[in-house]
Formats: sequence, C-alpha cells, structure tokens
Amino acid sequence: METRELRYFVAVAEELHFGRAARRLGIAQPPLSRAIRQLERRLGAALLERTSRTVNLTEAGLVLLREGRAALDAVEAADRRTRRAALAATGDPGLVLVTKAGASSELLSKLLDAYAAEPEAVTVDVLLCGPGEQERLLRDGRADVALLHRPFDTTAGFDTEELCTESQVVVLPAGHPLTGRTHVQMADVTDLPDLPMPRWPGPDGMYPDGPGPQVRDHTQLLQLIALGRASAIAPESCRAQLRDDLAAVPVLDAPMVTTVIAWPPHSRSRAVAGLVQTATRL
Amino acid sequence: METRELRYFVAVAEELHFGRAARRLGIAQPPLSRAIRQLERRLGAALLERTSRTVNLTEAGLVLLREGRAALDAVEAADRRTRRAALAATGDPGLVLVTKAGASSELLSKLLDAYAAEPEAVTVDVLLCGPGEQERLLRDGRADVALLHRPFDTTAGFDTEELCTESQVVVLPAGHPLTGRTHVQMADVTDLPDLPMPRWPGPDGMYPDGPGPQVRDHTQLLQLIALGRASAIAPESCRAQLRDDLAAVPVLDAPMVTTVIAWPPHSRSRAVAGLVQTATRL
DNA sequence: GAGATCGATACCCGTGCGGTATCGCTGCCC
DNA sequence: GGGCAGCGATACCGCACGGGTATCGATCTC
Repeated sequence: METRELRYFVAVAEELHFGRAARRLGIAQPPLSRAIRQLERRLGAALLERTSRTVNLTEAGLVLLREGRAALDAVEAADRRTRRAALAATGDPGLVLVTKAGASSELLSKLLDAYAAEPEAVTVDVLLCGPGEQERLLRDGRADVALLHRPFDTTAGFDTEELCTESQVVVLPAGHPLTGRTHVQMADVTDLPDLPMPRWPGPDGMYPDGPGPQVRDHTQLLQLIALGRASAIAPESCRAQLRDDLAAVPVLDAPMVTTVIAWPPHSRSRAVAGLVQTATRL
Repeated sequence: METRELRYFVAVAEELHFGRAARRLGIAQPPLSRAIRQLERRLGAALLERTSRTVNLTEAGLVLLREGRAALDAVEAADRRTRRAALAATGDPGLVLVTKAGASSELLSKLLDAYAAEPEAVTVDVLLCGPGEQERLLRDGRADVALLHRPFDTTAGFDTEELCTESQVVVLPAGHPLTGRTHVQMADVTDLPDLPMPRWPGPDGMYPDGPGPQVRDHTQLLQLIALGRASAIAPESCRAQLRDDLAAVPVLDAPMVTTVIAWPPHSRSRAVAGLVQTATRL
C-alpha cells in the first residue's frame, strides 16, 4: 500500500464526498474514484458504500481510516525528523516542546531553566496549542516532547515520565455564591443549572452534543466564566493566572491531575533523553 | 514520501550494499541508486555516505532507518487490519494473541478459558514466537494483543495492563553443586565460569559479542543447560515445565518479572477490550 | 597493472497516474 | 411527472516516472 493511496482514502473517508476530497487533494475526481476502487480491489475489501447520492464508510473502511491516519502520521514523522536530523549536522538541532496553552507555566519555566543549565543542553522551542492537539504534533514529528495532563490527555503510544500531581479547583465568576466556601464536592458543581460545563471540540474538530457553550481555548473559557455563562474544573495551578473577575474553590473529590512528560517511543534522541532526565530530577 | 521509497531506503540501510538490497527488493541496482538519490534530494539531506567501495549511514540516515521502519510497520498494520476487518464482516473476526514460546502457559490458559466463557467472546488464535519478536508482530498488525514480560520486553508504544508479578530462579543442570542451596544471590550465578549466560539474537537478528553459547529458542536453551554448557535466569513459573535433568534455585535479588497484556494504542477494538478486561479480572 | 567489485550514468521502454469529456443514476422541485 | 442538478463511474488520451540493459569510473586485491 502506498502513502498516496492512503492519503486519497483518508481524504474521501473524511469528506464522504469524492468531489470535495478531490478538490482538497488538488486532483480531479475521476482519478480519485479509480484510485479508491483499485485500493479496494487490492485489499479485497469494500471500504465505502456508495450510492449515486451518498458515500458511507464500511466497517473495514472505518478500520483503515483509523489505522491509515496513524500510518500517515508515522510517515510524516519520519520525513520531518530526518530533515531535522540533517539540519542538526550543520547547526543547532534544537528540540520542540509542545504543551497546552494556558497550562501551568511555572513547571515549564522551571524545567526550561534547569535544562538550559545542563552542559550539553540544546535550544528548546516551546509550542503552545489547543487541547487535544499535542498528541497529534508529537505523533507526526512536529514536536519532540510534550507536557501532557492525565487524565485529560491520552498518553497512549508514548513513553512518559510522571512529573507532578495536583488537585483540582472549580473556576467560577467572582461573585458566585459558592466562592464563599472553602471547598466543594463534585456534586456541588457538575450540574449548576446556570453555569454549565463548556464543550471542547473532539479530535475531529466537531463539538459533542449537549448543553454548555462551545469553547476553543482557555481565553474563551475564562471570558465565558467571567460573563457568568459557564464554569470549569481545572488543575489547582491555574490559580496563579486567574483574572480578578474569577475565583477558584478546591473540589475535594475531583480526580487528581498528573502532569507527565511524553515523547515518541522510537525516537529517544540524546537531547530528548537529557530533557526527560532533567524533568524527572525537578 | 512514498512507502516504496521508504522500503528501498530501509533495504539499502540494512544491507549497506546497493546490489544486495536491489536483489532483495527484486529490482535492478540502477533504479535503486536513482530512487535513493531522489529521496535524498527531496529530503534535502544526505542519508548515505558512499565511496565506490563502501556505503555508510549518516546521522540523518540513522534517523530515517529507525523512523522509516516504524512507519512501514504502521502502513503494513493498516493493510492487515483492514483485510481482517473485511473478513470479519463475513464470519468470525477472531483475535491473534502472541506470546513468547516457553513462557508460562498457566496464566495463558487461565486467560483463554476465562475469556471463552464471556458471552461476546470471539475465537482467539495463539501465536508463539521467539523473544523480541512479539513487539514487531503487534506493531505490524500480525497480532492484536500480546503477553509481554517486563523488564525483558519493551512495552514502548503500546497500551498495557499489568497482570502478575513473579520472582526469578536460576536454571541449572540437575547435578550442579548450587542445586543443593535453597536460594542464591545474583552474584553467585552471573559469573559461573563453566555455565555462562547464553546470548540471544538482537532485533536485527545478530548476536552480541561475548562469551556464552548462541541460542534461538527455549528448547535450545534448556538443552544447553542440561548439557552443562549454560545457565539462565528465568521467571519462577518456568519450573512447571522443567525437564527432569534440570533444576531451579530461587535468586533472591533478581529483578521481579511482570507479565503484562499489551495492545496497539490506536486499535482498541471491542474484542481486544473484552480480552483485556477479562485479563485484568483474573 | 590486470581483474574484480561496486555505485553512478546514459538511454530506452512500458506502465500507470492524472487530465478532459461524458454517461448513468438519483433525488428534488416546479 | 419530467426536467434538472449533483454525484460517482467510465472511456480515452498523453506524459511523467519507474524499471530495465549497457556501460563507465573508481577503488581494492593479488
């Protein structure tokens, strides 16, 4: 199976529309139809159920979509990391560390300072991204190492080391009645009728159904909370960066959040190893 | 980057010889040379240092070899799993479980029995393989789930659940003086001059340098121990399948061995999930 | 210095990918 | 209900690119 075929199939599977997929791929529709047919013939498996009006994934197509995305990420990672390795020969290789925008900057800055003091330290570029994007960046080679937050982020497929664990707080508008409490329980805050939990986009960019406003990043979220339109559970360390119009109350029975440093299992370069080692010593 | 290019490069990188690599790939040498040159041009990176007599990997080439293998495995896995999913529609999908030949069969048979009793159980094919091969089978889709033994097997890149932990014993020929002891220390057995530890092949099929006989599987190993030519450290559960001409003595300070069930992180099918759940309940 | 070995180059051929034009089917709407 | 619009499939064409053979240039060996 060639990566071209995989790219074509993934495009069609995501669009569920040959014309749009072809436009996205920058080719015409007929060669795309042919390529998919040929892929199906070679696999001996129907991937799509097409009527002349609609396209739908079969069970096998669903599997190939999932596995194919992972495979394409791996190929892309091989490409990117090779290019980086080649540049490394003629200059500073550097590392790219990715973490969630809005996550605790205290741990990160401590880590960067400590690592910079190491004798064989290389430059570390920090990349901030929205929730759920880090895993992708790590898998396709755009980043070398990530700070993830369990249980929110999935660490599946990566090597990890635990760095620290913290409890969580509920973030509320400054004047809210609950802000007088010294602590609350999950049950007190999960179903506040006027302050629903926001909805984050899934890995496919779509929002799950349900109540609560849609948010894309932490700035939006904090704004919504300040406006009295939402509330949120967040790691305790977020208190350091709370605005004046927000308040935080510890949630005793909320799950603990563990910050881990994660890296792709196959590419343990010396630079990554050094950074990880520094991190575990913090 | 196309998988064809990756396959070509990996072949050359492994053979370090264009002629042999071309023969292995079933093509002539000139197109192979051209393909590699083109790959290097597109990546903007030298992958191989060639003189007219020898070929060697550059730093970037080493990276591409490592990453490229992983990517090719992922592509192959996508292929295989899609084919399997298509067959599943017209019959029993089934699971393939891989474990080391010679590993404890007690845990495995308990697991298989317990899982078979589940209402939605599918057939499980058991695949036995040599040490170090399981990870490969799991990564390239020939197996769905594996029983691995930490710290011997690397679980990097997989999701795992711990099943059980056991101590280790040293396996010796039946008449050996140490067999009278009730227990020994690592120091007592690591450097027995007449009974060296055997050497296992690495992932590349090559044997590391050093003393000790080369072995490929457990039968060979046991045979060598019985002949008084080797000794070995092994999990306690191996005692159940020891031959009469062998004896085992507990090694108090040997590292504990943990048996884990492992599966590829992206392909958590319902069948795999069921098997894992059954395993954790044992 | 002759020969062997190995990678690179030159050149040719055929497959296969991509393009345009068009068909056949289906749902929609006046 | 018939015309129309939208979609995927098919037919056909041209060319780029992958693969083959022949050969060269360099280097190691005896």
